Amino acid sequence: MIEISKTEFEVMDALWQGYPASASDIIERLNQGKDWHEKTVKTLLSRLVTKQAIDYKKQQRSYLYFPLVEKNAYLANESTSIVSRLFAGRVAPLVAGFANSENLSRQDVNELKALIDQWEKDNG
Amino acid sequence: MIEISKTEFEVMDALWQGYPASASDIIERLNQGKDWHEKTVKTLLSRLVTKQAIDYKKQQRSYLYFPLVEKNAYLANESTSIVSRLFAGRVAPLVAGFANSENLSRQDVNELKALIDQWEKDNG
DNA sequence: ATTTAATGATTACAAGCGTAATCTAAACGC
DNA sequence: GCGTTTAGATTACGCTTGTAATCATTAAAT
Repeated sequence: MIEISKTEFEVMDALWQGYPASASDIIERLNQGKDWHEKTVKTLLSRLVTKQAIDYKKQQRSYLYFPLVEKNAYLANESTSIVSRLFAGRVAPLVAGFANSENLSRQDVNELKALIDQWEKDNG
Repeated sequence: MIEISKTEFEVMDALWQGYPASASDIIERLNQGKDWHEKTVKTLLSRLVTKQAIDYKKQQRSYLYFPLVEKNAYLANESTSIVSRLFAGRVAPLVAGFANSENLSRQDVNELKALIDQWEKDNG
């Protein structure tokens, strides 16, 4: 899997919000939350192109970027690799830590129950 | 929170297995699974000391290292910050991704059910 | 006592990262 | 047509990381 750094991920996330998108679109979206210099964002876009995480089509003078990796696929991969590094591949201990740190919301619990039900329906 | 790199984490993990421990203890533990040069491990130990993730007591010529951060505390922090970066702070979507990628085991599901029960007992 | 081996300290060095500034070429304004 | 703005390309630069090698010191072996 492609290695995407933290800041690169934020750029990806802005792009995933809607694409194809121009550099200025991305910059605008990012500046809703943070305050990165335009040049910084463009550097990150270039690096993502090099990494083949995104690509672009020329539209006259400027580029229209689009992701080569879907967000869900990326997140699934990342989660797996993190949980495997930190928790020997098992997700329950991670959730347990969340529960202990009061980081589990009612909504989380409801969703967890729902997906457990589904899992049990699918698997024995 | 202290920033610990991937390789540094593996050294921490070896140390968490039992401490205080000498450099050679750590090296030996690590070489059960991987094959790092002795010098590499010592560099990582030094860096962890600098970062104040671990400390040591001199024992004659060599050092006995011990962690300054407990494993559970570290994992809880890491999990929180990762889930916050990738999933807007909510853990259920991460577990959902696991379920979709067939990465959820029967054991995980059992543990999840247990901790949800507990959570519901504690919270309304 | 002198060589040798082991330990930690210091140094190395390229790749990746965060954060831009400068360069270059094309388009737009007048 | 010519200066000015703008887009992307190239360059910058210090810090971290992965992966050690070398240096200095002390302990052990002979």
